[in-house]
Amino acid sequence: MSKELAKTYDPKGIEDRLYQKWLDRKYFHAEPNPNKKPFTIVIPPPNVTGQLHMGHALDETMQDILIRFKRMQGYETLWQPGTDHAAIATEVKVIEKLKEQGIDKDEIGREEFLKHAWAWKEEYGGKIINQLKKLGASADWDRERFTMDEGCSKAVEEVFIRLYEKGYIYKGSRIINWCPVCQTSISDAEVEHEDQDGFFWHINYPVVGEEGQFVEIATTRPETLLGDTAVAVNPEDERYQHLVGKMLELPLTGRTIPVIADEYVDREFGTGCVKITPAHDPNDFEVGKRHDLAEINILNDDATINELGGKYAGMDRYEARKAIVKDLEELGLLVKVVPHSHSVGTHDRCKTTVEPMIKPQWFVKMDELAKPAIEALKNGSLQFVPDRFDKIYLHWLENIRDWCISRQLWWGHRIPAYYCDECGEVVVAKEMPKVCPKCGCMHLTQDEDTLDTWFSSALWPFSTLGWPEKTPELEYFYPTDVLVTGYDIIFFWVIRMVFSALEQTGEVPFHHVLIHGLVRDSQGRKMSKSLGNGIDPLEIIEQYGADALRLTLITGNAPGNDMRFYMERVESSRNFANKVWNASRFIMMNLEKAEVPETIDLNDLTGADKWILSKVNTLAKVVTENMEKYELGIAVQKVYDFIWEEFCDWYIEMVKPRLYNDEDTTKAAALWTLRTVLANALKLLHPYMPFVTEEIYCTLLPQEESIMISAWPEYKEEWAFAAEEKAVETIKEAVRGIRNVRTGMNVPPSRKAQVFVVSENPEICSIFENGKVFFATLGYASEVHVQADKTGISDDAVSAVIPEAVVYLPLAELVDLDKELERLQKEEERLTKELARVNGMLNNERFISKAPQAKIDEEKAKLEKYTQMMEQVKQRLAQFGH
RNA sequence: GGGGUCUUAGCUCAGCUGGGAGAGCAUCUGCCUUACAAGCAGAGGGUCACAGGUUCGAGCCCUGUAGGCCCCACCA
Repeated sequence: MSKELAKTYDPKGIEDRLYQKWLDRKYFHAEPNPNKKPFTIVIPPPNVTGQLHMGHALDETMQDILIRFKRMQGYETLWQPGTDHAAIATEVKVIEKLKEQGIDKDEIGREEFLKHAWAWKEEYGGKIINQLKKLGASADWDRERFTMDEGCSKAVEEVFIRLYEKGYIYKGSRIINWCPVCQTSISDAEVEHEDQDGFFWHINYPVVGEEGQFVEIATTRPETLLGDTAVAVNPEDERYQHLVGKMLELPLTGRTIPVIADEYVDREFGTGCVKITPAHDPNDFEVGKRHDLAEINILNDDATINELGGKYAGMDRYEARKAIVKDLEELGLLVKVVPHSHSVGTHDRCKTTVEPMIKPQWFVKMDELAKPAIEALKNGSLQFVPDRFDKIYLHWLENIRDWCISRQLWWGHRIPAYYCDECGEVVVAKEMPKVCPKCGCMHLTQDEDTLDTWFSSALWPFSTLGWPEKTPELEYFYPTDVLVTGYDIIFFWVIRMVFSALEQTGEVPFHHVLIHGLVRDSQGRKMSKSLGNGIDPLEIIEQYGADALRLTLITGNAPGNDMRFYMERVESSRNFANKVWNASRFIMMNLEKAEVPETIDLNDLTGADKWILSKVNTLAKVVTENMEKYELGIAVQKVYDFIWEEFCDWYIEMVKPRLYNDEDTTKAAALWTLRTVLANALKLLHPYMPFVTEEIYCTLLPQEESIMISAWPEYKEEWAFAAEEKAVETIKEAVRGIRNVRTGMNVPPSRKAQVFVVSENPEICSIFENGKVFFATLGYASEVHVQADKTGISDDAVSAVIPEAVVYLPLAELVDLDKELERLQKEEERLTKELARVNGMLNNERFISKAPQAKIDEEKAKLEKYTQMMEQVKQRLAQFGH
């Protein structure tokens, strides 16, 4: 066991080695334990198709921090990991891969395709898990789950059947969002609305039997005219009341359609007349229901016009649009075309414009399920952090529409519904019935569709714990404590987990939802493949270490806020790791040379020791409080500041002379304090930077097994030393004062001088005396005299005044007075010349009017700077009597 | 159309329940002081978007204005 540590911290090798150690010792594993309190987080399961990106890195880091924190606090902590089958995303990838091999999905058929898909999952599904491990994620890998594994699939079936039997799941022909490229239905949440520039085509529909009479409608989708079954006007609209009930000639179709009155129509908008296409517009669908209109589907699944489209049949929807507009124009029915920007629904995955269509699909009836989910938030059993997301959650639930859960895909949970081939009876069951319960027919066929991928992830918090079985895990770890996820996924996932859990388990799935924002690039853009601006977290880890990446992602990031990622911050984090490393190295080098007691009488500590002990004590309290509030950024900032400023820049420097002096009776106290404070600081830092802290901790305290199972520091009353804290703050101020004086006089640190401290305060005096040597360490003092009056201090001394003391530095000792005077005079001369030059320029009208502004500003800045310097020089000259 | 959020040092951002204006990076000055130059010591730099209001006191609370970003929404 060597305490030799490298001069700079190199995470390479160390991280993998420590991670393996943790795995080997099963530190991540959790078991129901009646003697401990549980703390549970379920991971937002990454897609099996996934590649770790910065968003994951942030999400997993936050979870790991909370898990490590709670583990150290003594909780039985379960971080439940796993992956999501990601229905459509994976299916698309598998199709692509097969295509490369010249294999067509439809040719090989469902069964064969699924074999390929599973093979794909086996090959690539573990990739992202391994990437999480690189981050240091302390998840219980023994419990890794997959949304399509046996247990989760059982839970899915169970929930589907339960909801069906309760009447909450139904099959119906309703208008749904159809993606013509993916050829599947998608839910409302999967539709992204984007404003697109388009046109408003004003078209005349001739009134039947009234030559020359028209109704002018306006539409953004002229091709849907082929499916019109009415034109609607507002019942209050005087302009059109006489037309209600009359028939119109639907151009290009030979059909006639009625004019109806419906309140849906906004009189102010467009012409006040709306063509009604129940099969291809959600609003028109509703209008159609109210007026019992026919629903004419004019599109094929790939969004080409179907056989009902007459001469347009076979054309793509946009092609048909052109042709129809052209034909209308030729017929003289096209009144005008007005540019018009409107919102178009697109599929969030492939960006294709979705087409509303009427299709038989399965739905979850939402109104009853939404109620308890709303209540859970209102009564506080579910809380968002930050709470501004409450509104978003509530608004969505209060306006929720039924959830279309069937997908025309193969990769996913197949809907457990069976149809009788004879009578069409529907049976929902875990297994295909042998006979039709209605007609006794022996031939049944399972529904071809699979479930929305979010149906299974909605059950994730309890399906992974064994539900519907009453497992010990479910009993102990559920409900989970906190869910950590991005705001972009609240609708898809968080809400659906909440209502699913409340319905199935009667409890909220988690008590807190910690929301984080997006990780953006340095210019604030979303990181995306298409932009090519993504930064690979694995590359950062490779180059700077996982600790540096983790710290970068957490520092300065408030809950719910987006953040920008840039390399300078990673470097800064890496530097901090190195700082911790070197401070520890210094401490361990000194510990090696001396015997340090395990425990110590606190009375043996010096004021400085008590001060830093008190500081780290308070730090533990503050950090804990912030972590409990999920203010991880604030918490780590406090640790950072403490370690770098208080501990390294002040305490270690103060203590050096004691360490270097074997005669010093307080040396042991110093070493004990160094070790104790470092150990505590490392613990507080460990959740954020697990690797470097573990590596140091185990070298610092070889008898300890691991920092990650050590006890979290708690605030101790006996470590609180208010008086010493105050006194050391005074001393720090005095030292700063001395440094300022010296810097102002350009005295190199190597030049030492006597320091006289005059103070009436015995506390200050005693600490100065105790800690006097740290002046020497800093290279600022050769001797420190502490006294109560000014006697014996030469007249040319310069002073630094602080609240309870005055510090004097004899000028003669600091600088060679003659040389200093000479230097100041030369400086004065130079500044005088410069000032004259700059003033001359700035007073020159031609310069002012012709020079570029930047140049002028530059000169002005110089003027200011030189003026200030001149003032300082004059002040100093005054001290010399000039 | 509704809602949210942001506007704080040159850049990126903290600032949680109202009382000190802060960090990192960048800039300038001086230092290779035997833990660390990935460092040390100093310095400069902000009417906290704007206008009102509440308060003994506001970056923080209220109202309004301007600009940016995001989400939701069926205006054909």
